[in-house]
Amino acid sequence: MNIISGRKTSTGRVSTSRAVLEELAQTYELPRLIIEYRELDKLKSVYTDALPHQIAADGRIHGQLNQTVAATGRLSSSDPNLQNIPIRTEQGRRIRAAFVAEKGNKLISADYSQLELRLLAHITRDEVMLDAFQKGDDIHNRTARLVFGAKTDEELKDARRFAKIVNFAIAYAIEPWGLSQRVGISRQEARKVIDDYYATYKGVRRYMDEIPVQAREHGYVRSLYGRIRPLPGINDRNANIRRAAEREGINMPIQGTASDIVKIAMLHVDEAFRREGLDAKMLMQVHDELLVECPKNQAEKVARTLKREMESAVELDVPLIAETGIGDNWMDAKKQ
DNA sequence: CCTGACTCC
DNA sequence: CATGGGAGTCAGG
Repeated sequence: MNIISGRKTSTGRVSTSRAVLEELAQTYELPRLIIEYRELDKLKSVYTDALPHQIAADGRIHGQLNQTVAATGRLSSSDPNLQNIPIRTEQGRRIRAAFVAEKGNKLISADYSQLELRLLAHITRDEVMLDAFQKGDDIHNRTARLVFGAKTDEELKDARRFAKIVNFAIAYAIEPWGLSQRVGISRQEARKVIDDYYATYKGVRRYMDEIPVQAREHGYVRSLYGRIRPLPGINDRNANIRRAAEREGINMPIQGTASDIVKIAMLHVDEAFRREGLDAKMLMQVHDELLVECPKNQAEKVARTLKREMESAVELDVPLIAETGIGDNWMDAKKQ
């Protein structure tokens, strides 16, 4: 029996990636233990060991937010990176809970609900997706019904998880191989899922076809508010480089417009805090989330201001929704 | 200094 | 031949 997966890294070595170990874990015990060890090792080295050394004399961590790093217009965060604080696992969440408000203060987290999928609907003008968001429907349930034919509540519950992955993946031009890897189905099944998806969301398919054409013509793509991303590889003689540039071109208007909107919202939020005499400070931006600190007695009002300014930052063919939470630490501020 | 792995959106 | 996009940090070589 072949114990070692045949998959190789770019340097020709045997891969021990999470995906490979997951597959081996179905047959052997050791790979599962290695996965668990790596998870804890990562949390310890990157966060538990390193972050305390970054605390300044005022008891706070003052990282950098970089404006000219990401090609799409997103901010990036470094020294330390505060945009990748754990949240997915229980032990990870304990690290996030270590970010606390000053005594007498609260943390308010506000994040856009499905910002990029809403922008996919707006930018592609896909009628079915626009209709879902305009009616306030759950987009993943709609995909579960229309693409996977889920009817009963039971079917819907199962199909929604799958639909959610598919909504995000196909929106950025994943290929059958990638989808099959991601959700553990065959390439043939993945191909059918993608075909069915495009048959439902015809506007999305049209966008996927049109973007590469205009990218080849101009050599760049733009976000809704004019941010330009050059795509030097779009006419390369190497097809792999060309296809990579096409996917970057498909993704940029979505991700780039999201980053435009969050930046506009940040300006409006700052102005509103001033106007309303609120003693609130923006601490962090995490792509679709703003983290704010303010005195306890202003927290409810700050949360309402955040929500209002984020939702009205721009006017689109779909509503923008922001959800807020208040807590003594970053974890609790997000949970509510 | 690069690679692979892992964290986040 | 490679196979959704965007980042930063770490250990190990």
